[in-house]
Amino acid sequence: MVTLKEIAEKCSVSITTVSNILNGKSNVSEKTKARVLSVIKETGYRPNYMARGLRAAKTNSVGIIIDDLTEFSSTGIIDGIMSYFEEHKYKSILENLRFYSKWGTKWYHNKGYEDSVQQALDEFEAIKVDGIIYVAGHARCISCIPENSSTPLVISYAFTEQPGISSVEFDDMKAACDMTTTLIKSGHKKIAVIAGTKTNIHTARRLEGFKKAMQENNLSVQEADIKYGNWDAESGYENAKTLLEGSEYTAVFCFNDLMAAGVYDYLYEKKLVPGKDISVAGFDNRTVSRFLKPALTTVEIPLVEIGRKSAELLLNQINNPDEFKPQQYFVQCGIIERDSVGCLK
Amino acid sequence: MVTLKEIAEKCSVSITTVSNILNGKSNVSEKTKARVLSVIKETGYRPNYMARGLRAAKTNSVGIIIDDLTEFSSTGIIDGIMSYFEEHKYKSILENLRFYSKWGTKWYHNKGYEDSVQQALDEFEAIKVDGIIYVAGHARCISCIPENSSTPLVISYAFTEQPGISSVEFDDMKAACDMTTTLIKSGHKKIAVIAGTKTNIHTARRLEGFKKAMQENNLSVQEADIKYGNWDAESGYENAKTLLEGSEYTAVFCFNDLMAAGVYDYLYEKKLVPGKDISVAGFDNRTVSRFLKPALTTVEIPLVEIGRKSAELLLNQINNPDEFKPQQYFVQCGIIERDSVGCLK
DNA sequence: CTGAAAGCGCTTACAG
DNA sequence: CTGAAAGCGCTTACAG
Repeated sequence: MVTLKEIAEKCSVSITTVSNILNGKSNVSEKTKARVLSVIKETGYRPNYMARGLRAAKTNSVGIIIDDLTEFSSTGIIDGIMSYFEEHKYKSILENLRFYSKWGTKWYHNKGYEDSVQQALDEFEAIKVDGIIYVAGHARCISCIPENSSTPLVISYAFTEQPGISSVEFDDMKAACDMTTTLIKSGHKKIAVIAGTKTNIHTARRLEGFKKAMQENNLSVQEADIKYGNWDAESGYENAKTLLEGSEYTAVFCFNDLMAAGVYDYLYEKKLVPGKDISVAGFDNRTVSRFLKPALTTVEIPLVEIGRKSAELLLNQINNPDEFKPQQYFVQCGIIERDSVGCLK
Repeated sequence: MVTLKEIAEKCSVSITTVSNILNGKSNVSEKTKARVLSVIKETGYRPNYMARGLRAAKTNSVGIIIDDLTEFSSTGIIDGIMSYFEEHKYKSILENLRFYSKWGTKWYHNKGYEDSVQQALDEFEAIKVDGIIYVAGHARCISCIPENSSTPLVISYAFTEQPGISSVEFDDMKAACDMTTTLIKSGHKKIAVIAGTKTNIHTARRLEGFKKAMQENNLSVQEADIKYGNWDAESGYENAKTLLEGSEYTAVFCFNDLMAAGVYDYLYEKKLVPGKDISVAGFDNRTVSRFLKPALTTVEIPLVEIGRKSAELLLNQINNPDEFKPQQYFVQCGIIERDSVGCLK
């Protein structure tokens, strides 16, 4: 690996001068600048980010902490974050906590959780990243960010009640409301919902959106219309069984595509066809939704945009600390209309 | 952030002594060791990996370079790598090259490609990782690893002809042979294949496996039996159209699940049912395969195992450099039999 | 058993 | 315009 010192020797200048040139300081003669730059080019020199971080005030690098890389939402968000920072000449460093892999779905009750987060935070502080993005695996209130940190931090795909921290999420409530309205506009009045787990924040928000749309259209909703699943296909299947057997529902709104796929499984068994005998809507727009037969009408979550917005908020905070005001930002989802919702009119 | 110096002062010892204790050197009295350890605990001190890397010979950290995080194979492999290293008390650092996102599928012809790899390699060398794993986005011959590097490196999901570098891949050939044999055992004799892109190594290997199985069973294969797609559902659909229209084929082997889903699209349109009117087999075992109707019989790629094996090979090389012999390792795939292959007997 | 000193690759006042 | 020196947080001979 070629170092500052080596290229300084090759050019017969001090390493200070080389460093100044590399950092775009204006106090260097054009002549030596040109000479040094050419040597840098021909040797293929690249600065050592970590050494730089040990000393410098600004490193042009950001840290990304992620609950678990294997969550379906993770790669899209990360790609958004990284693309934004790449465009702005920032380097991003990723720390994967592997919470779901290690502890299943109940990890945030686990004792090791806050420790792991703290450790990741410390490491980023050690190399003096200019900012940090915490990418959650699902919406929740994050409360383990140390208050005394001076490094700007934004939370992506979750939120916090701690002051001074921005977050960006997508608008579950509006999305569920829009989807419900779509159903209603197609003539559906008796709509069942297969929600997510009962205490989940996505579940609560989507339920709120569902009820809002129903109410706006003077449609009543009973507690019996709502069943709680656990996000997987099996629970979609089971809930469809208890919910749909001999019922009057003309549509069922599933709070994710996997549970909708489970409903398809049930209907397939009963020789019922989605969109004809009963309409079904999903949420997430996962790959599978396009391949279900008929293709599933669902909600698209703009993951890349969530990532890019998070990066944008962080960069603004880094560059304009004085004007900084924390905000809880919501990006809007789109409805993808495919063939699983039939028109009753 | 609390540093070595601070805890040294708190204990009235030198930072050398603290460092020795932290690194498990045996030349420290039990008494001061106990005292220092308790202070370390109560202050929540954590070593600065980057500063350590600047100076130390061994850092207990490894670097992972990945072509593109958004490839379907990436997260499984990475999770395997990280789980293995976590168990062995190694820290892993991830560098995402974003090649597909940046340059589409033709990126390895791109001028920036080797530069980016070199830069990632340099950065890892700079922080003195003990080893590096290069995770490719698809099988190919990687030839841009500098020969003179002293850092052990293994290639995951691809291979190289450069001497002294181990690689781990999965056995495309055997998997395709097994799947073809499964088809034949169910009584299929006229089998079409929708392969991947023509120059792709996965395509070549799977074709070889297919032909081998056919030959072993005295079944002939014509060039017309094989069509080349480009891995997406649309190309599966288009090829099904030209291949299956009025043909005698009783089964079609698609070289990935997405193309198989495209074949389903075609059959659905023609009111033909997979596994009954015509059998179809896939490859990859992506999420979608389980939700197709009927569920798709396919090949499972053990991604996590590929990751773990890569990590194991690397760790062996790090710990026993003298006994090291590079190897080209292949992990075996499994056949997932579902309902898309009918029995003709 | 303990610690002073040099050094990893860089940046940053500061002096000239 | 240029460079000597101190320092970031650590490890590692080496001397005592």
